Amino acid sequence: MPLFVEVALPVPMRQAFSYKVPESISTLPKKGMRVKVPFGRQQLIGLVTGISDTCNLAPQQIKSIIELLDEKPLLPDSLYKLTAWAARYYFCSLGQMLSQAIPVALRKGAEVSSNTTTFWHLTGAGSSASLDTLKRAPAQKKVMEHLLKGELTQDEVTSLALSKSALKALQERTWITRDERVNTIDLSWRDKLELDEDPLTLNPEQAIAVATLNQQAGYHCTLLEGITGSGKTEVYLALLESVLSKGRQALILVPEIGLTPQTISRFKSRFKVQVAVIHSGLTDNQRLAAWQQAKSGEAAIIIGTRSALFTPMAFPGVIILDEEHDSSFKQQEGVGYHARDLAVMRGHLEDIPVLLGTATPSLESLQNALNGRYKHLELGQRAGNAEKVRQGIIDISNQPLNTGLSHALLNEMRIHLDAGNQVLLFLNRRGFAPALLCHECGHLHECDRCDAFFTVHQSLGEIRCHHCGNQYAIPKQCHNCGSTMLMGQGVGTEQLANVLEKEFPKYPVVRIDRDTTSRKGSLEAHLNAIHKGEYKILVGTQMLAKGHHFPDVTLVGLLDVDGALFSADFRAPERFGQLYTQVSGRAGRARKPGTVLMQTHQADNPVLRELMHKGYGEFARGQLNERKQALLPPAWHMLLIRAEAHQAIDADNFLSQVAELLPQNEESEVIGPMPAPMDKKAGKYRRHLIFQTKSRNQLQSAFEHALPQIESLPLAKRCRWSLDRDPQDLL
DNA sequence: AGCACGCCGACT
DNA sequence: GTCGGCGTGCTC
Repeated sequence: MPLFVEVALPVPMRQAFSYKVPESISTLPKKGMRVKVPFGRQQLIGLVTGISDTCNLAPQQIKSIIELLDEKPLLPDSLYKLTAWAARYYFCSLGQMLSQAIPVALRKGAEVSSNTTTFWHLTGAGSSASLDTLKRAPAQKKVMEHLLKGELTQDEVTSLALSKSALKALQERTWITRDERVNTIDLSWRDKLELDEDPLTLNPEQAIAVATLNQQAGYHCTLLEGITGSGKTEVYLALLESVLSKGRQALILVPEIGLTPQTISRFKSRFKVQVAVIHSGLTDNQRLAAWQQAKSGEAAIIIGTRSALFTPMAFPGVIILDEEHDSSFKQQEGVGYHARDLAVMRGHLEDIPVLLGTATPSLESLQNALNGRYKHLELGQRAGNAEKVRQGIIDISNQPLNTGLSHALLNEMRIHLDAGNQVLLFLNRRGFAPALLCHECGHLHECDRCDAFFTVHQSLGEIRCHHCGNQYAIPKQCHNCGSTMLMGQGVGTEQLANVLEKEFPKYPVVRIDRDTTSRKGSLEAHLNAIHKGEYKILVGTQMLAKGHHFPDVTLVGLLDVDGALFSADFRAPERFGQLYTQVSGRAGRARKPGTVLMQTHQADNPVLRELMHKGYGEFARGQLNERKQALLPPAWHMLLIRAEAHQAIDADNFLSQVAELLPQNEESEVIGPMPAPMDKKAGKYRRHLIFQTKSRNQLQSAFEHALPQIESLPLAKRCRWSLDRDPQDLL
């Protein structure tokens, strides 16, 4: 009887491919095993997703599997289910999703650990041999010297850069030999958990949080909302202690920027267990090794960034996601999955608790906490007695500005700099689509069809509403006061840094943004220089705020508050609130209280006042209400369809045809097509279409229905297009 | 996504 | 005369 398998391949086509299983393959293929298959003119490694004894393709179209690479399925069933769910949710192929979930080394066909290690050691002849005979063979001598001290593993041999030919020569002399030993997996931590340091005493709030968490069994998701300095990590550690002592593993996910040696050592130094750290600096093989330690259960704690979400665990116990609001948990390229959302789904599938921690919850998680889907724990006490920061608003309406800097801010900077402190200035990301704002009276130009702000498209010479697509030419005068001083263009970090160097020639300026830190390690180098006081003025984007503490910074200036609060990006106010809260929680230290100043044209803006006086919690609840009013996520569900073409008209027409295929009614709306806020890039025109529905299921079923038709549109081939479910930003 | 085929511009 | 640009089409 012929046997066929369905294979998911790492190609962006949303289909599985069928292959014959030849007689020569004796093992029965199973779901989740890797196979090497011919695909066009290439050979690819894919995963078996199904087995059947029939196939409805014409026989001559079906090729045979070349090789079966595994004896057992690669992933536990729960992760297999997770990727299948995610592929459906994010409208990508199973193969694409699976290739996110599997270490690169395995995707390239590496052996799943033979579970053996190669050791090199001396033979009897070798240990009694005289090294004098190796005078003319220094490489061999070096090998012998190392091995005289004791045996070495293959990994050690490689890292010592010992010569392969020398090893071979010595092997032929029968002075050395190697053998393979089956790794004994050390799972002793499961029987008896040992601590390396004593836990800190928990304050009452922490103790209550830990007790609540420890009562949970099975799946449960908790939002731990703890202000900066309230000791979330100590709660994580206490939870880890109870999970590990039950012989269960913990997966800890942190933002990209948060995986610092300090964070890791915090978790490493508490328990006498193996910790697998999965970070971007690992080679493919090191990453695979960490993956296997987690899979075998040898590593009790697994810490990593977004992609570590898919690390298998032999004894899953808990998933902790720190700084859950951080946008680096959402993948921006390729399949745009959100590690936070998938972590919750994984917790569900593995029936283990999930803990989301942050000082500034995302509106998504806040909504889930408020409506009872998640348990909500709050830590409001500061562990130490840090001084409260001074906060202030600088009204810049009708004030002379030098590259976005007001006199008031410049004066304040001078005071702090002359006192020997550092000053930190924040700007929004470059290319941010700004609102049209009158510099004289602070009037914001709002769409006459809805209440959203117009966004300025300098290159198109128009203002546009990203809510309804309404558009006009950029007005010459303010609609409120008639002033011609309309602001539409933000200031870049580079420009600002240049001006500051002229303004404060005595104080060195450093700029931290995507451009200056793109090289690996350059962010760390810059941060070190800042800590040593080599720079006095720090100019940067959001990036600078994440998880870094600058004790000598006593003044933080937020320059473009309006650009953040009144942006086409519906998440911009939320992000601003998070940024503001992070910097206010960190500026200065006990002896040097910090000051946070915001420049705005809208000094009386209630949202800003609320954030300042009542804090992030209230602000976020207010934002959540606004999102509900505006039918935006997380209240409604959003799918962004991006299209890019050489001719703008192609992208527009394509998206118009897509719009036709989507339902439009009270519970499902289509916005666009319209130019992307950054509408022209590298000679290509970028257009957006937004599909929104009241419920998750509506979006799923409507788009699943439309997708095959979209794919068969002739224009679909003429432009590059991609789907982004739950988009993080609309840029 | 790759990788080939295929049809037009500046080069040994 | 070719080398090579990237547009279009296909992959069980």
